[in-house]
Amino acid sequence: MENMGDWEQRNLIYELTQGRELAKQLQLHLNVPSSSQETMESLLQRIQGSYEKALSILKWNTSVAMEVQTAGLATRMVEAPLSPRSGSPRSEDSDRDNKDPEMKDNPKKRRTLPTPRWTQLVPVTPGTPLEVPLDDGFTWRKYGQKDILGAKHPRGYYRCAHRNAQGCLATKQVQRSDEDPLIFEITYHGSHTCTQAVSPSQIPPSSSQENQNQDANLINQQQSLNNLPMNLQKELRVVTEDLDVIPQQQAYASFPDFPPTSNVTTAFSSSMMGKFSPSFISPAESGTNYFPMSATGIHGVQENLNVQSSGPLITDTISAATSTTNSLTAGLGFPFGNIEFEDPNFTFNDPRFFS
DNA sequence: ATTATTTGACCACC
DNA sequence: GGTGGTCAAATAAT
Repeated sequence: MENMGDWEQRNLIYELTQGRELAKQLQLHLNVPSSSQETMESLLQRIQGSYEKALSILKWNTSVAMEVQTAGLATRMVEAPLSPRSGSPRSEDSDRDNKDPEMKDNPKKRRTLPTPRWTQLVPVTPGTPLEVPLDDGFTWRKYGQKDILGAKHPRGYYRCAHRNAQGCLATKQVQRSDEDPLIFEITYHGSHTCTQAVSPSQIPPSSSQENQNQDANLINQQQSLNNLPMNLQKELRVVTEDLDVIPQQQAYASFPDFPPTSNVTTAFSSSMMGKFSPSFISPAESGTNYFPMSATGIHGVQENLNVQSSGPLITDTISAATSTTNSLTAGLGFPFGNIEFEDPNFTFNDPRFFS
């Protein structure tokens, strides 16, 4: 839509800049004998990811919709297909609340991007322990569940656990796929503005052992996440194929379908952050990404993604996240931090937005 | 006691 | 009136 908007442009610049910075890091590692192969490969992948994303942005701007150029499951644009609107932000709420009366009267003002919205299909991989839900690095709180017409499974509604404390308006909806019960469609609305949205790289060194582990998790997570959409597509099929074996209960004990819920529920989810998604998908639209993930690790993609450590680490991360661990940050490379708020991530509850 | 989840009710939109 | 999204009281978990 329209030409390269400010947001896209900044995103593009960010990606390119990041690619450059990562390349520098890689160079440094090359000079350090002790650097692990793994680390360098990760860097390399991130670099590639940045360029991929940059290209995606460019492609997006040249062709209207970003179509999936990658084989198989792709990252595909879906014209805001999901729930067109929402109900009611009667109170403070909500991400997409563009229904400010003023908005209606002045559709003009609305030319700005709607709340970022994108969907990920998150398969579950085998061997997932019962109460180890997926974690996307954010802490979520479930606030509702609804049976959806035509859907076999109910849809769960989650909001950022920091909504009250930090006014973070990010929400997500989780729904088990009809066709493949082992796939969850996770739709994110809005971007995190809470501290968890901070990119791992911005996290100050942590002191505790625990935190260090988490940092490691995050880094790995970030790395994998940054690359996932682009690099993973091919692998996904493999991953999904493996899925049919596992009892779903094991995958998501906390999912709506499974009453025996644990407090872990909120943490369940996919692995892609909202922040970063817009990098390859216009935030103005919604997109769908297919994402393999499992609580025990993304076995299916490990080798290819070079995120081996994600397995165990993610598990740790999850347990941490489950119990309201705030130290988890997973901004996953969201580009512009606060700057972003001006644009796509920006939610519509900021007065500045309408004036 | 505190915090998170469940679930029916409520609301806005179509 | 039907539907999807959210609220909030009740309940469960820790």
